[in-house]
Amino acid sequence: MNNKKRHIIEVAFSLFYQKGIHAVGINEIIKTASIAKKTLYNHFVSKDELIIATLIYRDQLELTHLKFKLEQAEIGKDALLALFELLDDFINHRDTTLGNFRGDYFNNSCAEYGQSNQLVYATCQSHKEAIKNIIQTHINAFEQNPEKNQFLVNTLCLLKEGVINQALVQGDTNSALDATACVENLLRFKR
Amino acid sequence: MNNKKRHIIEVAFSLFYQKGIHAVGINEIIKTASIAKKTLYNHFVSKDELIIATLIYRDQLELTHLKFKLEQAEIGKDALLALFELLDDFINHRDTTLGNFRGDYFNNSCAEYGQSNQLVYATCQSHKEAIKNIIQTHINAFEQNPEKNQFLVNTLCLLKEGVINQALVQGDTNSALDATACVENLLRFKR
DNA sequence: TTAACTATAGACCAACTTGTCTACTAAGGG
DNA sequence: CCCTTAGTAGACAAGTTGGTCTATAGTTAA
Repeated sequence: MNNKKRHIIEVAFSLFYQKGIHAVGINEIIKTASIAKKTLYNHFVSKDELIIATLIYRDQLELTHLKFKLEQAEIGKDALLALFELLDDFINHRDTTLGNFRGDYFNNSCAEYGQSNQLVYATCQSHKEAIKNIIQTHINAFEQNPEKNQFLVNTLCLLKEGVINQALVQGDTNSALDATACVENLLRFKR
Repeated sequence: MNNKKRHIIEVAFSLFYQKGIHAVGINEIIKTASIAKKTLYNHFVSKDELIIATLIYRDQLELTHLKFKLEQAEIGKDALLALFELLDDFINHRDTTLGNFRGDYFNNSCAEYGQSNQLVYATCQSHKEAIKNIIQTHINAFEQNPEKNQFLVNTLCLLKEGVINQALVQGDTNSALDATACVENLLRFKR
């Protein structure tokens, strides 16, 4: 990946994430990135392509970061708690890798486009699926009963989604801790 | 409230909700509503004012509907389960009052505007607060321990938020049922 | 009847949108 | 040294945006 191209993607992501995609124009992106318009259109055929590129960029960043954090914990329950620790750090701006918290970029993008941009939708969906799979892996480490296993996966995904939204809309900076309490409760007899 | 004004709000809400606020222009609204542009600007000084009006409209619609549903259940645990039943109906298009499911209008609006429109943000926040208060009331009916009480309120709010987002982004039509299972689990010993 | 009000249709404006294109410059390799 | 590549600056086109304004028509109440 070209340095220039990556720079454009990073600047575009940052603006899209903070202000919303529709609210940010090409002109603002090139001005912020200090590049010529032609340079942008040399790397991306359209704004739509750039949007998808930012989604893929963020997908990789978040997954890499998440995997790194989880590897530092024991597989299973501890790793699941580490996930919510990570969310807590993200929400309370203690995590420089993920940048200033403004909700989940994928949720926000879906909210903005809905069914009217299928590619955006599909990219967001696959990101969520990847995270779900990670959660699944760690639950597999201690819960063999298929029904309970499924129940835990679904519930933890719900809580994770809830945490981010509660923090964004309600400004609830404790939401990850609330979820942690709930997760500990759910896993109490499983250690 | 004027009939015409209400009609404009309903049409605008419907379009905003389905396509996103930025994606819908004034011209599309007046065309869909079959009104003249002057009529719209006779009732609202700006698009921003119309946006806020749709948020207030939806806030009242959802709260009225929710209160009506909960009144048909026993105060306490049953009412809380009824809340998630309502979400399930909403997500699976079995509830004509709330219209075609496209996530939570307030979440979507916040996702689209973020901190760049304080009035939108505040309106969304107060809507969420109102729902939280309803949940609080019903938990008060059976849980006197302040800590446990608070824990239940927070967790149920998280689950509620999670359900809507999981359904929107992941297309998970069972998310409300998953949450119901979790809520039943949490309240099992409290009946 | 007349006056006041509210509606309609749509021209119009200024600003902004995405995207193209020209003209020019700097760097690097054969 | 020249040629290619990748960059810059920014004018420009075509369309859309929110919002204003004029001209006209229908309704209602004094």
